[in-house]
Amino acid sequence: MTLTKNTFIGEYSYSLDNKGRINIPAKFRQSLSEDNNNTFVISRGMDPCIYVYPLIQWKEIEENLRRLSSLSSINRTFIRNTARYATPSTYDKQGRIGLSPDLIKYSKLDKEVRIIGMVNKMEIWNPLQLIKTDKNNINIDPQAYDDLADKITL
Amino acid sequence: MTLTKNTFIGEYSYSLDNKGRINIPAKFRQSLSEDNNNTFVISRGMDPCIYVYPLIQWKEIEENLRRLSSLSSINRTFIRNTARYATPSTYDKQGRIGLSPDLIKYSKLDKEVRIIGMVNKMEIWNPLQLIKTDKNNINIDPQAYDDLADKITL
DNA sequence: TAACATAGTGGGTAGTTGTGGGTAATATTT
DNA sequence: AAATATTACCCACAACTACCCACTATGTTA
Repeated sequence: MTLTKNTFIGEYSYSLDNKGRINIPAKFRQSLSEDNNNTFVISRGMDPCIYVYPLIQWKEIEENLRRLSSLSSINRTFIRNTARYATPSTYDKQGRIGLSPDLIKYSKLDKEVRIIGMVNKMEIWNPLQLIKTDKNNINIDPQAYDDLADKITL
Repeated sequence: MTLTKNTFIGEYSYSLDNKGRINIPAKFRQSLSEDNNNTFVISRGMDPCIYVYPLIQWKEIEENLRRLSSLSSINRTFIRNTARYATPSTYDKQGRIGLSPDLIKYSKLDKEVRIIGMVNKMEIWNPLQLIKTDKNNINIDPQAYDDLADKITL
């Protein structure tokens, strides 16, 4: 099962326990490289979900943020919004991470939870929110979507 | 007889066992290069069937997805739709891979199963669905088919 | 034709994975 | 400093999966 390191694909169902912990799919853990120190950086997603980056990937993002000039107001806003909600989190021996009440509230998580591999990161969703977002995306510009699909041979 | 590496042609009949496993045609396995680590990535097809990519082929797709910025909403949708249904699967000593209940449901697989070589990947079909799809394709736009013929020499 | 090899199918077993909860360590508040 | 809450660590169990062995059918070789 050796995929590219620090790469996540697939969709998995888990449950959020009453201590606010959630399991990271075993396949995702196996794909992590050693230099991640069993640590993720979790943050608010662009969609109503939680982003979970392996530490290594997050460091790349930090590098990119560092390069953005604070002269531009839009840059400042972007940096602020990206950095302020991010927290590092180490998973326990059973492979679970703890989510803060703030993040749970933001992503409207309930007991039933879906984790989606997004290649360089993972997303944690309330299945209901996911369905809602899927529905909205039907109204996406089909031309733009096809252009994208044309570039990638599936 | 091995043709080009990681290339699949032909049609084969197999049966899905009650553990959800299915055999990969021996010819296909022999055509795999070593760097695939006996691993495929299986996913939902564009038609009602299952796609099976050799790992190497999938990694190319992954590379393309990785280049898409998550700032754009349409990119996020595309990455999510492509990645969420994909799972890596290593075949066992008998040459079988396991299919998730979700994929079996999506492709409406029953016991009798057909595997089709699609050059860079393979497709797993319920023979009944295949017949149905073939019938629909009789009504394909002949103009579009001719346009295609211009691009390819048979 | 007998002996052998390869391919496909079925099923048992041991190890892994997901989940719940108890206890100890740490932090926070009073 | 004591009381309380929060977090981290550990153990236990059920469900599932990966791995292994066995049997059959077909094809190949001597």
